[in-house]
Amino acid sequence: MPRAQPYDRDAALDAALTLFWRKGYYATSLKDIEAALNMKPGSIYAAFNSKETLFGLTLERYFRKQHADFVSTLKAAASPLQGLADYLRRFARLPLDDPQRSSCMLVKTLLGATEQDAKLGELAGQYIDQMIAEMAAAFEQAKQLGELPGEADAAHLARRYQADLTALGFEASRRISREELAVSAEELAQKVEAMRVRQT
Amino acid sequence: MPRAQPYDRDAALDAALTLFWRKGYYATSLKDIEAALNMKPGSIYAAFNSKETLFGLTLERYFRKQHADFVSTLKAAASPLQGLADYLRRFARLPLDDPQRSSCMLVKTLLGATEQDAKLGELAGQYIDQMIAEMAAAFEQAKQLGELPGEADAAHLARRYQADLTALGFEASRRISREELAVSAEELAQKVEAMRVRQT
DNA sequence: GGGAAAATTGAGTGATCACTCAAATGTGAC
DNA sequence: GTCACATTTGAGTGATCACTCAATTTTCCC
Repeated sequence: MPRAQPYDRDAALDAALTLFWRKGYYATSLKDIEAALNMKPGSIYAAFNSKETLFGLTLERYFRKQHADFVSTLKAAASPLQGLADYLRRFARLPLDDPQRSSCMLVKTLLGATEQDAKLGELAGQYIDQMIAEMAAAFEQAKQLGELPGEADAAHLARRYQADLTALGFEASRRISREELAVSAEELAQKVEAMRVRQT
Repeated sequence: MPRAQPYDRDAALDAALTLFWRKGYYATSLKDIEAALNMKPGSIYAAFNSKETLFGLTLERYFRKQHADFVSTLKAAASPLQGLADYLRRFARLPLDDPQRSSCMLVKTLLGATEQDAKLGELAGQYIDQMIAEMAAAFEQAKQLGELPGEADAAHLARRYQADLTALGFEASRRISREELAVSAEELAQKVEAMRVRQT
């Protein structure tokens, strides 16, 4: 009776991503995964090596999406600083039931990781560092375009920007209204825009 | 052979607090708890009703400590705004191996809670709301003392302050140096102080 | 000191955990 | 058409999960 239809790896990973994002690594059981991917244990272990490997793949997937999203927002903006501000404002426009409102998966993973099973936490940390590096590159570019003063510390600004983003994501995960979230996002966005050197 | 010595409830709860704070609810097993509290399962269930109840008690304990800490910092300060700024700066002075550096337990619990087992998340959320209410009271007091302009929105300022604190705690949980953390804390503290209305 | 109450003990409960593998079946080369 | 291979299947693995309880020992009142 076996061999129903070959699984769709992309769809499976998307389903696993949604599941892990919602429930986290530890609270997600193989039963949950079987149901979400519509796969039996054997298939799951043939396709991915273990629960941990599968989680790692979904984490990478999540990172790629976030990263691509950030990069494209920056590219679409008139300037680096404008792009950084726009990216913050986008948060406020997310619908209340959007999965993004359940806080950044990287942050959840980092905070949820224990020291004896440190691999996942370290992985999440590395991805966050890559995001920070991308943000630092944007601030650096702003410097070279004369948007920021030459003495600005791009690395520090990037760390603070990422921290603000984390805090905003945390606010979003609470039960606050869209208006309140929009106000917070607007404040942070204006803080970024206020860094701009008045030119001529 | 039973009846070694009666357990010390305060010491047991402190040990449980440290354990749950580090590992989180799901990743902590009863075996871990038995070892940390030096109690056998029967005693644990006689003293506390369940793992969940025990976690609830430790969460309350954590909240009480944080709350008392916040209130005493405010009382020791020359003014409400000064106290709020001081509380932020204290973060930077924490040693690298302090348990406080492993991020706020309330935040970790809230982010780690799943929707089907929502009780713990809601509890953490309520405690966070109480902290925010305490912060709002401080901003309100600052208004009435003329430290803040009359049109200031204490509730909003409190939410933003709490978000900043969360972001700072997240930065602290990463591998950043004490100096970097101090710079971030100083920035946030000065942001609070900058709200002060210049009087005469 | 004697006896009832209180409290700890730790082996053991069924359930669930992540995971395995022999069997069954679809797939593609020839 | 046939056969070798790749892949799915799902019952079943031992381990560990949160939790229970009869037995045992200490405490404390008299």
